[in-house]
Formats: sequence, C-alpha cells, structure tokens
Amino acid sequence: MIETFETVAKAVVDPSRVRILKLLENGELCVCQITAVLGLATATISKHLAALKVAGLLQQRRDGKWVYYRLAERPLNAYAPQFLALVRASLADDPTIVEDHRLLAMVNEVPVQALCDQGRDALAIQPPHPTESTRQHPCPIP
Amino acid sequence: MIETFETVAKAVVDPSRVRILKLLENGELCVCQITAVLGLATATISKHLAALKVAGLLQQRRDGKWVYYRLAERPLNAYAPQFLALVRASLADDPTIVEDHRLLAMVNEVPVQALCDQGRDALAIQPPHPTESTRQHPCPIP
DNA sequence: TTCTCAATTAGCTGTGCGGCAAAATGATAC
DNA sequence: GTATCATTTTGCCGCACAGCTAATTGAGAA
Repeated sequence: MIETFETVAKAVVDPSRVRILKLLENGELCVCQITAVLGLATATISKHLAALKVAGLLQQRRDGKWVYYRLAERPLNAYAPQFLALVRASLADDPTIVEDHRLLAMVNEVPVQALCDQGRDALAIQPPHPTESTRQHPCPIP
Repeated sequence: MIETFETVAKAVVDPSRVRILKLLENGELCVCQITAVLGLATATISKHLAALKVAGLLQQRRDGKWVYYRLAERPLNAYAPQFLALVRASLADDPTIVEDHRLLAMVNEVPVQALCDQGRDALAIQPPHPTESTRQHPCPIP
C-alpha cells in the first residue's frame, strides 16, 4: 500500500527519471537513444529504467540487440496511472525538458546504430534544422 | 520549474510526510497532536512540517503557544494542488493511514494541553470508545 | 560454436536526508 | 523584567541512492 505509493513517488523525485518519462511521452525509445539525450552513463540510464519499470511506470520490449522502453499503457499498480498523468500535465515548458525534446528531435534523425556506435557525437554532424540556439554567431569572438 | 516540481515530489516521497498530509485532510492540527499520532520526536515532526510548508503544501497559524498546520487551500506553487489531489485520492485504506486516523480520533478527545504535557500517554487513559483492537482480553495471560 | 556488442549488474564513492538529543528561539504567563 | 514551555534549529549518525567504471550477461552474427 503505502510502500507501493512510496516506490512510485520515489521514481518521480529524481530529475533524470522525470526527464526520461517526459521523453517517452512521444513514444518508445531505445536505451542508447535515451542515453544520448540525457548525456549520462549507460549504466546510470539502465538503472533508472529498471527503477521506473519496477514502479510500474514503464514497459520493455526487445528488438534485435536493442531494448525499447515505453510508458506503461496498462495500470501495473494502483498509483502509476495517476503519477503518469501528473507528470504528463507538468513541466512541458521547463527549459531542461524543452532542450531534451530538441535533442530528441535530432536523435530521431539518426539511425539507432549510429547512436550506439558514436553516442552523442552522432548528433554533431546533424544540423539540418538550425534553430536560434544552435545557429552559429556570424562573427565568433576568438 | 523542474526544481520546484522536485521539491514538491520530494515532500510526497517520505511516508511520515504522507501520513501528516493524510491527517491534515480532516482539518488543521497542532504540532503536538501530529507528534502524538505519528509517534516520532517533536524535532523530526517539526522538520517534516517545515519541508511540507516550503513545498507549498501546508500553511501555518499560531494560536497562543501552539502552532497549527493545515493543507494549503490556495496554490502556493504550480504543482502543490496536483500533488495534494493525488494524495487525497490515495491510501485511504492503507493500514498505517487507518491506524493513524484511529489515533487521531483519540487525540481529538484530549485537550491539546494534555498532549503537550504527557504526549502519547495522554491517550492511554482515554478508552471511551473501545474498538476490537483496543478492547482488553477478558483473561490476560501473565 | 565463438565473437560482437547493447544492455545489465556489481562494486565503489560522495552526497542527501530521516531519525534523535540537545541547544536556541520566541510567545505567553507571572 | 524573569520564567515557562511549545516549537524550531543545530549537530550528529547511519542509511539510501545517483553517479561512475569495470565486469557480466545474453541475443544476434559469423
């Protein structure tokens, strides 16, 4: 009861886990995709994903050598849906979340294989949609 | 943004703080009343109350030498109302919460002054509404 | 079978925090 | 003014956990 509630609540306390949940609102993602966006060690991401899964917030699917995670669409415990709804209704305009989604858009332009090989570097050669924040200053100061 | 969210979420992670929130759903309570129900050190309760207040979940009122806390009825930050609603909709049948409410009923039978003087012992001499769990066994085994 | 490699697990370190006792605070009573 | 006393703050201890690197796992490729 209260232990289950605590487990789910704990999953939502950590900023990294909230960022993962917000990313997955757009659909399932491979572990290396999440890793590329968050910029943390693969082991750390994996541990977070395990915690979110235990809390009943995520589900898992294997495809070849990659593992995809998605938001749990079926209530795996009494509190998961309510917390998911709360997160979904929150933080859409948070700077970190916005930046994560921008990186996610870039990640989606790259084949998963490239991400697994090069990690975040796979994004560096992918500026086809320049935005205000990524656009180079015309006269960079040395 | 996400820091505020984290602060409120953190307040809901700890079981003791959830128990306090559930107690206050019935109306405001004095610090020593909460202490008597939870059975923790006064300093610990005070720290929890401060955290809940900082998170925008509680408000404070002084009456004589006692301080009363109540659920924040006006949104003090963007996420407090949603978390309060989630807690309110949860754990009504949790054993710990049920027991807390039973103790709260006993606490309400005792003047606040008695609680401050004797703490939880003030409840021992107050069995006017015997329940299954408090009723004495007719032939106590020595 | 053996090799490869994405993902997980194990082991470690530093930090955050819940619990308590003791000291400080501050409003009320005298 | 001083004393009392509910509450808060401080200082400390032990534990839980986020992060990392290194080792292990296990599914697909050869």
